[in-house]
Amino acid sequence: MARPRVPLISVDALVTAALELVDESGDFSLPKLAKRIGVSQSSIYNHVSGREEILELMRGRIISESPYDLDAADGWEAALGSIVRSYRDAFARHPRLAPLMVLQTVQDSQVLALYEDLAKVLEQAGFRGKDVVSAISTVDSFALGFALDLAAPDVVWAPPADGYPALTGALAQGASPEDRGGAAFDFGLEILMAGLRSRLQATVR
Amino acid sequence: MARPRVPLISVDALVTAALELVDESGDFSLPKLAKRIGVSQSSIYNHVSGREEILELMRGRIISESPYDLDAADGWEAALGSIVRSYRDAFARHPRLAPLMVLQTVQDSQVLALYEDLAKVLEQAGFRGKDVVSAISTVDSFALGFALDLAAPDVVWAPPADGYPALTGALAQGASPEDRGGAAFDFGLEILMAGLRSRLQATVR
DNA sequence: ACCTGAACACCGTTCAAGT
DNA sequence: ACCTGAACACCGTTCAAGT
Repeated sequence: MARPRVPLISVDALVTAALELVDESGDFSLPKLAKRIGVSQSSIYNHVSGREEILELMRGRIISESPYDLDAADGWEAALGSIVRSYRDAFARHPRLAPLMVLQTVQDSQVLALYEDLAKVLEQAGFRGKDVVSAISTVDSFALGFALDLAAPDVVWAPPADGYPALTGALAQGASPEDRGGAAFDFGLEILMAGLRSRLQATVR
Repeated sequence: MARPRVPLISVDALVTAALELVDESGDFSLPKLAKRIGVSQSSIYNHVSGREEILELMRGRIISESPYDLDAADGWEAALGSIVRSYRDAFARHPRLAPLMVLQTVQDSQVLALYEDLAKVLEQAGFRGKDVVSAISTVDSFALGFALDLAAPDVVWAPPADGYPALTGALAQGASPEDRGGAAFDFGLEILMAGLRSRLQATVR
């Protein structure tokens, strides 16, 4: 076969298949991707510049599959909450993707739009100057860190039975690994909000 | 050459060389590691179980190179601050290591000891039951997220010149990328502390 | 116990050749 | 424009063979 009348590959199909592979195994490779689509490895390069672009396309896909509605949000706290929750939900649906995103610069326009909204909301909240970037970094660190937690819910800390009594005790107190992630996220978001609120009161006054 | 009278490889030398490679290039491979030590690739397996163990040993190395002193800390806030700062400093010295740690479960005893201290400090602060794990997760997400930020200080968000005015404006307000990381960390740590403090007041009362 | 070299099963990317 | 197969330069890990 050479050039078919209708293309065998589409970028969308590529991203879908790659995401399936990541969901199933935590990784993907071009040979496996090609096999899943039923196409040769090298033909992928007719649609995409390489592995990195596929990764970035996956980020855009999951972010756009988890939209947020700022119009429905009343006040900066609700708006910030809905952005961070949507980000978390995106990775909650594809937890094994988060570790792969870490080496990659954000280029996807959907994701940049999310950060743009974040900047607007924080300015609306009252942050000014350098504090805006600092606040974005803080929110971002929090959200990324939690997305990564989701990737390894039951193995983040695996202390041996002896030693580490405080850590072992704390883990025993918690709910199941899945619930733990959810509870910790809500807890963390509350901490984050309270912290930002208190910072605003300190500087505005 | 076969078995030399004195071993050509030590685990310490392995970790040192691997860390140098990561610092220089952001990654390491067994062939390159072997070449740097002047030894054959396969002989590495006489000292270490494989690539994963080397990664875990690197984590232990940098954590132990950035100690914290809890005795000097007065109160839970100072103690928490010194743990989180030491964690951050460890990765600040080897920023390109952080992304590689992300796929890996924590097994190193030095690092588990750090989490054990974290659990103790949070209990000392007044957190109880499930909240202890949630608080650890929150602190951990924050610290990990910032460590990752350090790995790509000037390229985290690279918005094109047009569009994204709020994001672009915020980035322009900030200091240089390096200072930005530092300022954002201090800002974030303050937010984190304030949030935890406010949560304690809400539950204790 | 500790090293070597060869071998194996993987990678990502390029490129000439086909239609 | 879009596909194929071969080729290249890499990986991590195993294993028989040496001392």
